[in-house]
Amino acid sequence: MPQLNSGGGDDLGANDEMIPFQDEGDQDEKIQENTFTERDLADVKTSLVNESEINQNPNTVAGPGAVRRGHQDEQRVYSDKHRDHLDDVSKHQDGGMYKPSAYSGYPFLMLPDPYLPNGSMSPSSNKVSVVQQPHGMHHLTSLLPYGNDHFNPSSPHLPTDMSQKPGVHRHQSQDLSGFYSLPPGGVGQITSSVGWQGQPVYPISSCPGFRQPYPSSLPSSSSYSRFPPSLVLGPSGMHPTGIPHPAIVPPTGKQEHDQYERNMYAKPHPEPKREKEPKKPVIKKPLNAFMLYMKEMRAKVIAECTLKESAAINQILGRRWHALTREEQAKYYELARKERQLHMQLYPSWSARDNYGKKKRRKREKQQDSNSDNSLDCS
DNA sequence: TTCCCTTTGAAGATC
DNA sequence: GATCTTCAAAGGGAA
Repeated sequence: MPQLNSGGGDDLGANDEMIPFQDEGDQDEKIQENTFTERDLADVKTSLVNESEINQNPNTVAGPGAVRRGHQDEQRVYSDKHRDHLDDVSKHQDGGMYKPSAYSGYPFLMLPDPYLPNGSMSPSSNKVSVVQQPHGMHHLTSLLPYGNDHFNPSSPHLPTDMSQKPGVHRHQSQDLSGFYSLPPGGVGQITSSVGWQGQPVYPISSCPGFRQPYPSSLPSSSSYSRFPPSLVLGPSGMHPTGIPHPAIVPPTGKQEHDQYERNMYAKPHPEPKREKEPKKPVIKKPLNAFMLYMKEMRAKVIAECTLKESAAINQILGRRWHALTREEQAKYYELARKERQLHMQLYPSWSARDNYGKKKRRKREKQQDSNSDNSLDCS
């Protein structure tokens, strides 16, 4: 179990494999970033438009498969780079260099760090919880719904057999209620100007190649939260009982999920008809760093580029993600770590395996189909 | 109506 | 231990 890593390392990446990060240097990275962002949209659009053309040309480097492989290679390099970075971050935390701006208003004070021996508090946890930054309120609010004592593991919304799983051992929070008390000041900072879930907060522009360099500090706009603003109103805005965890969704499709989100606070208790349904609610995986980043930046990219297709947007976001500085990325890694910690505490018996098989078509099948097609084209 | 696309990262599965 | 597979979000587009 990775969570049980000993040796003081956190889950941000194993430190045992230190492939030297090809330190193009942050300067180079930044220099490339401008060029990068300017070409983002053009590249994406070009790749989309020329996709079929590219597929037919085996000599073209930018084919989808090549792109994917390239990203994977890059990913590995980056992953190591980030591990390196995280070490740096850890080293600098005490020195005050790394004071994550992302965690102001973070509702979970003194979250015990399971990645440290004896459940001791990690320095980052401590600082993250207490430091308040001017530009802060941020995506931390994405954790807010976790911060609800309705989501304790004994909640009736949880599958009853979760604790039956052998081999899954997760420690319980000592006092989850302490984490769930939402400081009104923290969440109340979200202004009405903050866009929510895809609503543009920037003037629509034609996005001529992303001329704006990616801001070094996280913007205060965009959708910081995984959950509607109504969820971040603090205790007064919450139903006292039965509010399901946002990670819990009905076992069916997306539309139902959306409706579920809309009603989740209006109807904390399932209707009698639902009682007949034996289906257990699905507890979703906690979001990783990149997912958190995407949630936050998606609206901005949409506004800048007037793109709507998530595939294209995600390509841009992937590039921007790599263009982020280590410090900027560290914010999201730390946030993701908190998410996982909280998720672990809320659902000690949950396993990612629980959601395996939810997708209709296995990626493997598709890749095999694709390979067979490619073999025809390339042979 | 359902699934695909596309991204990165985490975690489980497999060898 | 290394590698592979699946899922997490998002929403337009295709089937």
